[in-house]
Parts: sequence; structure tokens; C-alpha cells
Amino acid sequence: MSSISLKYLATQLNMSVSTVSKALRDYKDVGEDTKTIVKALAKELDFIPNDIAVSLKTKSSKTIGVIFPSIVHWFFSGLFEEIKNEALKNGYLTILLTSNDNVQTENSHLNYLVKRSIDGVILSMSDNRRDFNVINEIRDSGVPVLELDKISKLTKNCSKVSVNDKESIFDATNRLIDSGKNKIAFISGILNRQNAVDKFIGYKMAIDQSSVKFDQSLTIPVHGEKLNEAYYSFVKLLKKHPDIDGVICHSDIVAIGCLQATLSLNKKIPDDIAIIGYSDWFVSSVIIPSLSTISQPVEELGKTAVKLLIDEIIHKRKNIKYNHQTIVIPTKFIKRNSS
Amino acid sequence: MSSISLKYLATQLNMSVSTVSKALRDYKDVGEDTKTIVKALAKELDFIPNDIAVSLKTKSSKTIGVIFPSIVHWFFSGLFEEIKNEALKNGYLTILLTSNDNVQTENSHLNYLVKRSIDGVILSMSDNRRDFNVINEIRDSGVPVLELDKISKLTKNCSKVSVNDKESIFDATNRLIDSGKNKIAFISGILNRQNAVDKFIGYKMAIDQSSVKFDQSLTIPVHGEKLNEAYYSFVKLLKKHPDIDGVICHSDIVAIGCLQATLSLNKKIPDDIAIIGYSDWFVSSVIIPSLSTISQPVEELGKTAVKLLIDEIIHKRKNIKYNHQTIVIPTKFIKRNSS
DNA sequence: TTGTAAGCGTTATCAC
DNA sequence: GTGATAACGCTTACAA
Repeated sequence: MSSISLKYLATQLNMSVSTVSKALRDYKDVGEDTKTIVKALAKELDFIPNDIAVSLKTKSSKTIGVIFPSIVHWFFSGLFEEIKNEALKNGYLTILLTSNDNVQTENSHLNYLVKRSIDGVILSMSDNRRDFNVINEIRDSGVPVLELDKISKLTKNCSKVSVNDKESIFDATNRLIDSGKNKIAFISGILNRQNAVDKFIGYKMAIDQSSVKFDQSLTIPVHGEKLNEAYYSFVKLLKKHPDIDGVICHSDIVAIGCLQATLSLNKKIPDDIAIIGYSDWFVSSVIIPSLSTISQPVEELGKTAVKLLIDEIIHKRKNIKYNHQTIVIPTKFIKRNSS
Repeated sequence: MSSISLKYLATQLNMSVSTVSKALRDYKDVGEDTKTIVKALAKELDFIPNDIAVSLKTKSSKTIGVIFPSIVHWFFSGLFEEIKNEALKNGYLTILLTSNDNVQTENSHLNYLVKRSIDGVILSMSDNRRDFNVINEIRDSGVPVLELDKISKLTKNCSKVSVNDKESIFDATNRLIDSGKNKIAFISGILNRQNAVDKFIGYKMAIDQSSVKFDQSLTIPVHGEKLNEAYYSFVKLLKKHPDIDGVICHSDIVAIGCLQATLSLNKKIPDDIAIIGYSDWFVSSVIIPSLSTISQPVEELGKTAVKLLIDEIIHKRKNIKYNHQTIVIPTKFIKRNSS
């Protein structure tokens, strides 16, 4: 609590506060001998600079905010782990808030974070954001905002880091087509968000380029976390279209629902029905049969986001122009026994 | 960035900084009319107090640290969500760090957090901590440490919040016994940590009190996150003891491994083998058959922890004695189709 | 009821 | 090479 201060060190050493301060920070213009003396005592007394005072003076809190839709989620908790570690490596602390996919909450969190003097924020937008005022305001007030994973094409002057959803589903669908499947269903996310739309487009593109005709009734939306709902929906779909021989799912949880549904109807995987998931949730590798899936490069996503953000923070501090970047990171198809 | 300051408000209003400050915070001794004027302008200019300056002055950062073994984990991410929300409600921000169950990392995180001036810390200890010096030092330096879930009986002057592992496994085991099972296996955690030991004791107590003799070979350790390992271990165990008719698992993931193993050997659940898990992971309710499990009151754990910690912080600030508490929160047995 | 002034622990400018 | 001094933005005795 009552930690040791520069002033205390100074009086102990019979020096001025400023000399001590400079000595500790290896200023060029302070004597070598003084430095060693000062540092010795600092070490002995276990001096820890008060970072609140430093922040006040330097106007930098060395803290970044993160706003995710949720943290109780395989993908986001993994992503946060990476962000937090990379930030830490660079001397930044991370404050996580969750929006619950609610724009109101997201906005108020955003405002609260800048009020609590973060240096920048990483945002994974809630699905139904239509208005970008708050984001623009914050950015204009000098706090960099970096969009991660759930990004918008409509915001300006923000760096963006995301994954190539469209291409990865396009590729996965083609794999099924190439393996001889020709009635492939698609379990999509709710189609009011960019990621879900992109995935759907990837699927449709692949179908359109193939020899079979696109059939809208083979695409059904199921929330990515609802295993049960996926189960029942897919059973229903299979009853209606017994000749479905493949399914692409927008999440692993949903894929596992489909997998259970398929097994419950005594169909063979992948011979009767091939299944592909999305995310490489850890259960995918241990379920029986194991699930082919698309792995998102969580580590690279997180690290890239933090690096870009910190870079922008530093540029801003030095008042030098920063060029915002939009980075798309490729996914990886993981072939297992369900396809 | 260059936000508006009290001083600026003051000059605009031709008042002193202190009056403005007090007016804004509704001090008793400032005129009603002044208050309204000040507040009006503050609102108009969107004045936001600089909380770094406030922190420096008040010596309170309104931030708490949380150290968990991991965040990519159903239980811990849920717990963090609760902590974060409850903290927020009380005006506190939360900084999460993870130890990866490594004492070194945990210690350095602990120290780093106090260096970064948190007001208190919630700690879920890594398994193999034997030394409590760092914790004691921090606590003695005036930063309250609250132990949550993974607690130690050896630390003094810390509040502790945990779950009654022993009783809940004792109860679950008895349920199996009461339902006629008499060769019940136990998949334990690694027995070098309190939670794992407590669970084992609960199991053993129930067996010892029953008519059957305790058989050490029916207890096997499997890391709580290793579904696959559980699968293979349980298959092996069942081969060795084909008459096992029930199994208690220290985690849901492990239970699901056992469930798959059981099905793969064409045994009926729960008639041939009854299975009980631990944690009420969301998959438990949707797997087929659904898994009976022990639900940990995540919300109550999180809220209680935050309330106690903040209470202690406040006491400390006011320099009034605080009585540390040790709270054990009961779990709930959730009966589903696997028992 | 309002204002003055000191101080929180730093950093940074400018004399010495 | 070292040390006053002001400043960051706020709170709080204390004085007016």
C-alpha cells in the first residue's frame, strides 16, 4: 500500500527527485556512479514506480480494452488468451468486457472503457450493429479502435483483422463436391451478420459452380451454439430430403448436432452423409467419428490484432500518421473422419 | 484524447476548481443553484473526469485482478463472466490473467498486478502451489487477496469462496448406491490438489459407509479436460472389471469420455452402467443420453467472491478491521438420463 | 457558500 | 551532471 516513492529515495540519497527519476530511467545526462548508487538503493528498498502517477503524467495507461460478444465460448476465450498474452508481452494490460451481442451494451462498454482511460480497444462487433457513431466518436477522440473477427465494411479509419470465411466454406464445399457428393445441405448462421453471410456466399458459390442446381430449401439457419436445435432441424431436413449426402455447418457445435442426428437415423458417416464443421472446437477431434472442420488461426488473429493496435497507439502518441490495415487471415481445413 | 478538465470548466464558469469539483459530486456545502449551473455545463461539454487523476489522488484504481489457471474452459470462463459483471455493477473493472497452472507464472502475475495498482485480487490457485510467500507479501502490503474455487487451507487472512466438492461427490455416489449399483468406479483428478482430493474423499466415504468394500483399483486419475484419455482409460477399466455398474467422474468432459466408452462396448446407460459427471457443462444436457451431473453455482461463486473482495477493499480504505470469511457454496445434483 | 492551496507520484524543462 | 520548478487533473483541508 504505502509503497516507496521517488521522493523517499531522493531524501535517503540526499539527491533531488529528478535526478533519481532520471537515473532510474538511464538518462544520458546523469553520472554513471550516481546511476549505480540510485539503482542499488531502489533495488534494496524494492522501489516500484507508481504507474498511476506515470499514467497521469505520460497520458498513457498501458491498458487496452477488449469487447467480445461473449467469453463463455471456445473461440472467443481462445482468442482472448492470445490477445492477453501478446499485450502482456508488450507491457499492456487487457480489460475484457462482453456485449452479449447487444449493441446498447456494446456502446456503453465502449464509452465506459474510454472513460476509464484505455489506450485503445479491440472490438468484435455484436451482430446487429447498424450504427457506427459511437465507434466513430471514440476513434475521433483519439482512441484507436481495431475490429477483430466480427468486423464491418462500413467503418473508416480502423484496422481490421478477420478470417476468410467465404473462401474457407467455398473450399470445404468443393471438397465435398469433389468427393462425389451432390446434395449438400448448409446449416448457416443467422443471416444478419457479415460472417454468416460470407459463409453462405462461399457455400452458394461452390454449388453454383458445380453441376447441381442451388436449392434454397437445403440451407437452414441455426444459432451456432445450439447443438440441440441443430439436431432436430437436421433430422427434420433429412426426413424431407432423404437423399442429402453432405452437410456444411457454420460451427462445430452445430455440426455435432448434425452428426448425432445422422447417427440417430442410422446413416453412415461419411459414406451416406459427410459432415464438415467450423472452428476446430476441441470436441471435434475426440467425438466419434471425429469431425472434419475448418480451423481458425486463433493465435495469429490475436497476435496480429494486438500488434496492429499497439502500433497505432504508438503512432498516435508520436503524432505520426498511421495507415490503417485490413488483414484477412486464412483458415485451414482439417480432414478427419466425417468427410 | 485532450478531454475537458475541471480547470477548463472552472474558467468557463468563472469559478474555482474546487467548487466545480464539489458541485459535480453533490457536496453538501455547495449552493443548489451553483450545482445546477455546473452540472449543466459539464453535461453540455460532455465532461468526463479523468479517472487516472482520481486514482492518483484517492489511491484507489477501482480495478481488481483475477488470476485463473485458464480461461479457455467452460467453468472458468463462466466464472469470469460473473465476476466481471458483478465488479462492473460496483464500478470496478476487472483484469484477467492466466497462470496455466504454473506457480512461477502465477507469482509473477500476482506481483505484476499489484505493481499495476489493482485494488485487490481474486485468485484461483494453480494446483501445485506449496509456497504462500508471495501471497502473504501481497496481502501484507495491503492488497486483499481472495481465494476462489481452488483455495488453500494454509493461507491466513484471506477470504475464501469454494464449493463443497466432498459432499457433492459423497451425495452423488450415494445416489448410485441407493439405485442398486454396487461396483462403482471413480475417475478422479490428479490427486495433488485439494479439489481432486476432496472429491475422492467424498467418493470413498460413501463407499466405505456402504455394504461393499472400497477397491483402490476402481479409482483412476484422468485430467479433467482429456475426453480421449477418459475414453481409453475407461474402456481398459471395463475390460478389467466387466461388472462395473456405475462411474462417478470429476468432470463432465471425462464423463462424456466414459459415456462413449460405455456405448462403444454396447452397454446400456444407465441400466448396465450409470454415469455421473461434474460441472453441468452445456454439452451434458444435449448429449445422448443426457448426462446426470453436479452443477456448480457459478453465478453465486462469482458474485460472492466479488462482494467479499470489494467489502474488504472498502474496509481497508477506511482502515477498519475486516473479518475474513470462508464460504462454501453448495452444488446441485442434476438428474438426467445417465443415472 | 465559495475559494485558496497543498499534495498525490511522476516526468520534463530549464537553469545552474 | 544535477536540481529547482511546473505540470498532469483531481481531492480536500482550511481559509475567507
